[in-house]
Amino acid sequence: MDVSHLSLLRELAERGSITAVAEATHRTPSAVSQQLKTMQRELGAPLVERHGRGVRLTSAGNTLAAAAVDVATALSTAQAVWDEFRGSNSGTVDLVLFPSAGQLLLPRLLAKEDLLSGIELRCDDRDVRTEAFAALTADADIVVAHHVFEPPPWTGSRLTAVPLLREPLDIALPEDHPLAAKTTCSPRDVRGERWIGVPEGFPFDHLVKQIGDLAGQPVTVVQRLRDNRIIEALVAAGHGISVLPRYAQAATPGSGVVLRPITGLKAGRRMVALMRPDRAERRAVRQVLRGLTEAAAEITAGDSS
Amino acid sequence: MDVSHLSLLRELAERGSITAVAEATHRTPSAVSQQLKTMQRELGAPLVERHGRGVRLTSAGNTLAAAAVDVATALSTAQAVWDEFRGSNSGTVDLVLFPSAGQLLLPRLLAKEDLLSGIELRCDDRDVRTEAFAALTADADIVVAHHVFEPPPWTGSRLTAVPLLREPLDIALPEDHPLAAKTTCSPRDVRGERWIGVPEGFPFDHLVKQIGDLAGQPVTVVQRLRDNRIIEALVAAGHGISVLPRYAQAATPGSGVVLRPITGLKAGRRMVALMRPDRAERRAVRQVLRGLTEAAAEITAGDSS
DNA sequence: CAACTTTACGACTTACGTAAACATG
DNA sequence: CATGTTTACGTAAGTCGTAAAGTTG
Repeated sequence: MDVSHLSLLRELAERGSITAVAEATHRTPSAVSQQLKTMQRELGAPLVERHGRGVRLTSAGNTLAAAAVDVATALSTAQAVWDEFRGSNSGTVDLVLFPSAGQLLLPRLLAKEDLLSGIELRCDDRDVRTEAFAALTADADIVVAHHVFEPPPWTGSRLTAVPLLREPLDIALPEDHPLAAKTTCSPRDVRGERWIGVPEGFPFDHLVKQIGDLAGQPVTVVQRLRDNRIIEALVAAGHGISVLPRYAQAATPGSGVVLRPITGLKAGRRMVALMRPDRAERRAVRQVLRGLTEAAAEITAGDSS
Repeated sequence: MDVSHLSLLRELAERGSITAVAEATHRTPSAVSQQLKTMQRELGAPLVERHGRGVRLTSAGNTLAAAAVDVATALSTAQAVWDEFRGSNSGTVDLVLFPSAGQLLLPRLLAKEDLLSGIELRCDDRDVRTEAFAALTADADIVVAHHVFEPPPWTGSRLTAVPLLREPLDIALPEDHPLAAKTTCSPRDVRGERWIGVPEGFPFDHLVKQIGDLAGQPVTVVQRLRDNRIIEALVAAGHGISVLPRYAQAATPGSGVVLRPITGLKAGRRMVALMRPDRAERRAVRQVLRGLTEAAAEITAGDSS
């Protein structure tokens, strides 16, 4: 039972093709194919089978791939024990965040220089549908994801998930909007409004629909955009109202947009750090993760809505 | 972090010398020494240091060696998952028992041919001091050990210990001894008797001392022997009385020896299967272990003293 | 000097890349 | 025919054993 073979099988299970595994491991498809072959010869049973133009794992292969995760995790723990012993951080950490998490968390994270000393932190921002976050863990060490509804789609996917914070979602209005005079907004208040939404499947999308359901009338979404800055500009210009996260929005005063808490439903999103279990064991990853949780705590400190 | 290096370090931690590791892994000391060197070069810190004629682990080495156990265990689990999937047993199982455990358990174990099919079971019997059982796990897959007092000396040694059975220890008397007329024996009853004991440190030794303590008079041990058959013969011939395990002795009727339960103290020994945690994961090992627990259950069935 | 470890060096094994052939929608 | 996988073959790296040289009680 060879470890490099096991990790190969695991990568294949997660990435689905030999070519993808080869790219991820900086090798040629030829090398991967050969190793798979010797592995099957040693084990005495087929692990992959051809399927269309590519391959897929047999049930035997999937079974072994699951066990391979535990081996990789134990190995990562050993490395972490070693790094802990030496007090040194090993290598780089790839961190992926969705944009407003980056806006909120990154400045505070990067300020913790003592935590990050010796770590090369490579950040990337990605705005994807909720169910697409899990796949990002294949290449990134930490993926900061968010979800509005329970359970999040990565439950049961054998990923390590560390909760960071819950952020209230408010109704965003132009500051001259009649409703801006009120302190809160109910779904009924916003009946008939034109909405600036997000693409289907993005976290806030279903929440806007739910507001329509509670008001007894489907919402009218006139635009669908990802970037909150654009949404904010459209709302300020009176093209519609929207749902925006409270903390991220509070960071941009003078925008011409005001936020009003939604009554009648629990509107909030949760930010979570997602990791492959073996990567979660790395000392450097744990350091960055700790920085993220501390940053999150700083944001929620003094807010309790 | 290379797995073969980790397992090497672990072996060194458990066996104490490069030569011993080389023998256990069927290599030359040269090869082991070279691998240790490259390992330290890769990790960037010394793991072993010279100590007298041999070597010993640094604290860094010991730390890593502990983590290596978990890696080995995860790997064994993966192998077990695979064997389970294929329904086949992989390779051989080395089983070491102390003599009366062999006498009691082995016939019943070997009768379970369905459990053992495909497994090459190599048995060995060893009669050692209680604290020496743990060391036998370095070479055997399963070590059936026994102990009279709590806690057993292998607690805290990171070994997997599976309890098998508790066997009462009785006073062994010649059948024509005056005390044989009674149904039980108290420590006071046997005051002044001559004893056939076991070598110092062997499981029953301390128990005999304790009987003397309770009677208020040190016991006189006239002979110290390991083999219960010899002790039995000496007791039958009137050279003294002794302590013998009930189930093992019940298997040899017509010996001229009778057993009487001891009153006034809990006299019993516990048989335990000891294993390195990684070996305990192997499917074949688990099969044999299951056979042992079943055999033990058969022995205690219908006895409740 | 005996027990143990380390170094130098050559033989063997093995994983990889290149390049070409092989499948398949 | 584009995408993805496999095979043939030469190369480079690494592990091991032999033999000899260090170390230490």
